[in-house]
Amino acid sequence: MPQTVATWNVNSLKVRLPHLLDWLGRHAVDVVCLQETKLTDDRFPVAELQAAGYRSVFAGQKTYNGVAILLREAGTAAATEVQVNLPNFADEQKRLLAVTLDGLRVVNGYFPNGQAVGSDKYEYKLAWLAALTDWLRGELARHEQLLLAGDFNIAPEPRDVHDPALWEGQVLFSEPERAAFLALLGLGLKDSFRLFEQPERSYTWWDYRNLAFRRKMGLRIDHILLSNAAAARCTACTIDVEPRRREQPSDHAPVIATLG
DNA sequence: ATGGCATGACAATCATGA
Repeated sequence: MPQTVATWNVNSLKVRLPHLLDWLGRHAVDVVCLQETKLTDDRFPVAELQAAGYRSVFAGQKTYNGVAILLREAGTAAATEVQVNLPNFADEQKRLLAVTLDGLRVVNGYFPNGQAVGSDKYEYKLAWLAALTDWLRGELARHEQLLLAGDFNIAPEPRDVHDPALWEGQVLFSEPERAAFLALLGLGLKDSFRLFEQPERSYTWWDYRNLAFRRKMGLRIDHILLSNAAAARCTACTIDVEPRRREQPSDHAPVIATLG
């Protein structure tokens, strides 16, 4: 069973492939959940990742969205029970990919952004979240060891937001979105990051504008949730901000969970 | 109040993100 699992919204795998390959060379994580690959499947960089020691499972589309799961050859069994998108939610957008790895169910999601509270895209986000929650209930019944990773586009608590007063009621931090996050926890999932002491102002996303990263003006919206059995094995969860400091970075940083 | 910045499709701006 895999020991380390990461999630990273790369905001275009084409642009970020050099960063990703460099990062994989330094971290050797067993499983990497990617979001916003923005690539059709025929353009996925299978060979480059294979050369780096990773097999790829992916579901993409042109321009937007797209998810992938990378599996380190040396650290993981073959993927079984591959699921693309939610079976209970008809959707053209490629936002969900799940695989089973030697008994661990890995669910990778690129949750809708929601654009603005009250918009059509916000309603779509809440409907997608409701469908995800319904589907996960069954998945958890079938898989004691389960992990839900990805870009949730939800900051669950005030401490996950650089300026909670400014963000109150805004998309990514609105009450219905936070309630949907709590409903996921209510299924029997734990936020792996909060299982441990963490630095103040820990975030996973910073706006490209206004020097937001340097000014620590971020949000913690990328998460790794664990079933109780998986949480019992979890020994660490960290955010790696190093890639965000580089030239031409993704606006998201990777999150890494370690399972004992 | 608006745009700031980044990416992709497309060929000058525009949709989208968060």
